[in-house]
Amino acid sequence: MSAKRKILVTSALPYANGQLHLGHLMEQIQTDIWVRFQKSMGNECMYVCADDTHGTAVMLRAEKEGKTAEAWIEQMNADHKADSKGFLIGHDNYYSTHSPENKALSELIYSRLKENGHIKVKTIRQLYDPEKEIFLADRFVKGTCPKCKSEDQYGDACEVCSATYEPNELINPKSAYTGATPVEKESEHFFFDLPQFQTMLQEWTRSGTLQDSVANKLAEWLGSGLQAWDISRDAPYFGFEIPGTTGKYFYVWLDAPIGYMASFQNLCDRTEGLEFDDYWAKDSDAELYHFIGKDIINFHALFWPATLTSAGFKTPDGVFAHGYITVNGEKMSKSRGTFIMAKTYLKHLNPEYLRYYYAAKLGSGVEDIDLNLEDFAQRVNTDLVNKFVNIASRCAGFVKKAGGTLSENIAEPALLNEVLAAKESITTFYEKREYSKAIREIMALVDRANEYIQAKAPWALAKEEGKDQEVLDICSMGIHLFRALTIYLGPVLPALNEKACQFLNVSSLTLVDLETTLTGHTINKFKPLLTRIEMTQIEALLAESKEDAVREGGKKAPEQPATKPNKQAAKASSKKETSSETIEFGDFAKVDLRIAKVIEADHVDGADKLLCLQLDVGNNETRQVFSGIKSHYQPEDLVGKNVILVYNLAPRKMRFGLSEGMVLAAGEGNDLWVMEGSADIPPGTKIS
RNA sequence: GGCUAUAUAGCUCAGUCGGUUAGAGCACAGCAUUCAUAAUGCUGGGGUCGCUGGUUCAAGUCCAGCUAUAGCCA
Repeated sequence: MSAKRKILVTSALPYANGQLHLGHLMEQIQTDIWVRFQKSMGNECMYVCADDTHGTAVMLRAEKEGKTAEAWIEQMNADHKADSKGFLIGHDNYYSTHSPENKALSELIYSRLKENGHIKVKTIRQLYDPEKEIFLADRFVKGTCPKCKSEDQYGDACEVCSATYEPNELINPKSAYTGATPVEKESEHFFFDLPQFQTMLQEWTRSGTLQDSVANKLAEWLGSGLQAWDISRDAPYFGFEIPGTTGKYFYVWLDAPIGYMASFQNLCDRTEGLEFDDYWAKDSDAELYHFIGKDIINFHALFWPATLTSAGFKTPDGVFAHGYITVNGEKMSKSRGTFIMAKTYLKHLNPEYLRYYYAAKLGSGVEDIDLNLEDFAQRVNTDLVNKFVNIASRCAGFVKKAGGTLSENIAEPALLNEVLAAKESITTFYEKREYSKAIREIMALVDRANEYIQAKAPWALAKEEGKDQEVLDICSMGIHLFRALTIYLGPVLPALNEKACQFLNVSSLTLVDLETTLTGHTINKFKPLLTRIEMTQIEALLAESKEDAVREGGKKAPEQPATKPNKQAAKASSKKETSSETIEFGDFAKVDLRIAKVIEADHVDGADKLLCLQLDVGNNETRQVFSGIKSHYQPEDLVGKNVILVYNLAPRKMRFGLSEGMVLAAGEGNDLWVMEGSADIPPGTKIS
């Protein structure tokens, strides 16, 4: 393995209809650590990525924002790039699937599939929205479930009884765009003839390219027989038109993975000596790896290798799937503030904290990993600041006093050798993507270093006559250990690695540099390399994420599926309800509930929890209400919204003024939502 | 509904081919120390290994069923 390997690595292309969040970042960080590790080992390793820009969702999102699709994806691209950079992701190229290179490659690949007899044409019947003149994907048809009669279900499956069906089986189907009743319409579609690759895929999926559990999963489809893959969509569609057709476009999932090639092509075109064919030719000896989420395995482990095979390119040497991220043990939640955007995180915390924490938990498997925020703060502070950086911090002062030059002696060769000998297993762990095991081993060595310094107690020797050399020897030893450990952590903590270069007065700290030791080397003044996380920073991050969610909430994309969390919520609330006493209708009728429009909202001087709302309640009447929602809403979040008011609640005199009614909200404690009425209901309308 | 994972200390996770008394880090408690960003070192308490049954001389580990969680069903 002494020869330089040539490696091309990708992470999944973020979709251009939203901002990057901590989930995207986990994948990019996982990939980046692996790439930086390869580079540190001296291999030639390229990391390319891009935005996935095509498809109906992007088209509609742009429309909603009042922009052209091109303008919208350009903005997203800039945002995504900035976020990745903020997390120290070292993309060699970050491109776009809406590029001339991708168009050319998609057309080339399609033409080869066609020549090879792998494209079939079939006429299919599909639901169509006659008002918007667009074919409707399953998710864009809603109606009543044919099995359990639950209303408002998507066209592919019922979320209540989990039945699956075709959209035209729905009772009373409606288009999600316009509410129009869809009609069935015929259309010619192009299919990639996947069944022809049955044998090829059976071998490929078992050839060591996939994790075992992933290969097992795919064996299901392979065993039950593959189906042809629909690769075309009808206009209107944002994408590439299929050559030789009018109004037929490549399905976004056809050109998305080709975007890996396009991004690399673009990099080659402006990099001396980098040749596309060296990496993608069928007989290339370069290695190709894709890091992806477990949700898109079939696109990367079935369609993609089959497509590449037909088109005469090399297939990936590895497709590495990872799990999802949860925060505090639960799915990221907008209302809890745990749906954290990359840019919001960066406003409050150092990216290397997250890189380290992810590394400390990531293995090679597809299990989800949890970001427990308290554990995160403790772990990062203890491991990195208290233990690791501390090694340099506690030795640097003594070295400086002795003149700033490290000793010519190595005080404890056995210990240094032990740390250097760990290179083999640590690099093996990195190579196998067992980062958590690598970190565990590195931290054990960090402990060894602190134990050593503690046992030698140079501060005590420094007070004795004639022990100066011994003190320098011990502390130089500490610096040697620190240097090796910094190198081991380099793929995870690139910015710290750079700062350490400055401190140690060296040009690089890579795994290759581990072959030398800095005896007799002059180092620079030590400056703190990393500060601790304060819980207040995390609280601020959560608070801002909550605001992000409220802001986003107003213009949420229509296709956001409301799935299991809602089911859970429904379960929980029904439990609570059954424990309440029943009331008679007359009791309920006593409560006069009305729609009220918030015309003004203000903070209340001297009140911790209250906001003062001025409400339009119809008939030119205005009511003032104090509401204890300050910790969850900003005044500007509420203005213009229709809320629900208890109109006949007896007015109550408060220290700050008279409160004339009460605004309804759901939840309590940390989770609270003001109940809203649809914006088109006139203020004053009674609710019954 | 079918399938794939996961379930071990308060928290986050290891646990190989079944093999002695189930481990680590964090958190917590006590002691030592004061070079270091209030950092470090030593010692300690803390577990019905999700539940039920089975195979075995022996089960956290293998098998079956169940429960919970996450995901997939193109």
